[in-house]
Amino acid sequence: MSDADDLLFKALADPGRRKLMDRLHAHDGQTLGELCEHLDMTRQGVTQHLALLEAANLIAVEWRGREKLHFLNPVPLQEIYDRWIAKFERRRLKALSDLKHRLEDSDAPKPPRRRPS
Amino acid sequence: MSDADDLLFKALADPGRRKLMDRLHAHDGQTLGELCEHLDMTRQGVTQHLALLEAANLIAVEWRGREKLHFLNPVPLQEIYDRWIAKFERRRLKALSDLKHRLEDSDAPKPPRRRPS
DNA sequence: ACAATATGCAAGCGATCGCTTGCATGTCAA
DNA sequence: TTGACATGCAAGCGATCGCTTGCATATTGT
Repeated sequence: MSDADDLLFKALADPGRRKLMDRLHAHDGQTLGELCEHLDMTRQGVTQHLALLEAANLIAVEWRGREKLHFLNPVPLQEIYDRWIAKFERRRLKALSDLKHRLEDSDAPKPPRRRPS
Repeated sequence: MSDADDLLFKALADPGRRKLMDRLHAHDGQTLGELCEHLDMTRQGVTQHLALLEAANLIAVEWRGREKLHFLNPVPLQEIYDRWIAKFERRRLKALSDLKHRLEDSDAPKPPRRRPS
């Protein structure tokens, strides 16, 4: 559980990897070479990013001859939603109104800690 | 956009920080000291984790005297859903069936690359 | 007033990360 | 069969991360 979550969030933590996800979303099934174009990085860099995405099960790979095709797998994203977003969603409106009330009741919003005087 | 996404995903990338989110979900509004209990880490470690969560706008802070209270803010999680999960969700069933068809059509599932012979 | 409490700030350090470079291996096309 | 192409593997390196230790500052209670 927490292990799969770790691979997932780690995989999504890098902007380059999120960009790869975006490019696959725009055009699924691209080869490594295609993914490297218009991407300011060595092929090896892209390969290593793709390996992490693959380890997180976010992309599936299919070999066609010497070419490696990459396909998005949205299932783990759905699991993130179930475990992390739906769980916190219920509190959303309530938490917001609670916070509002708390801030109204306290005399100062108090972001800075040190005493002003 | 991509900047806020970066803070968000980076903040969620660490299991300790996700654990803190969980503990706040179980009991919102805890002080730093309370969050440190039952957590195998120095207070400073927890402080630094909380700072990242705060920078990602995932928790809000309210000072009550010398105590720092921490409250969950689920809004950024909702934004992750909108930008990253709903976007990919539409393809989910279609992508799965497509992958299934592709795998059925190819003679071998072919995870290993090197020629077997 | 003063001691205990709750927290902040900053430097240091090993571990991991992101990326590159160099070379090896498998596949296609003439 | 041979050269071009698409990709893999591994070592290295600076940057960032996660965490600790030591000391400073603000608040509470007696």
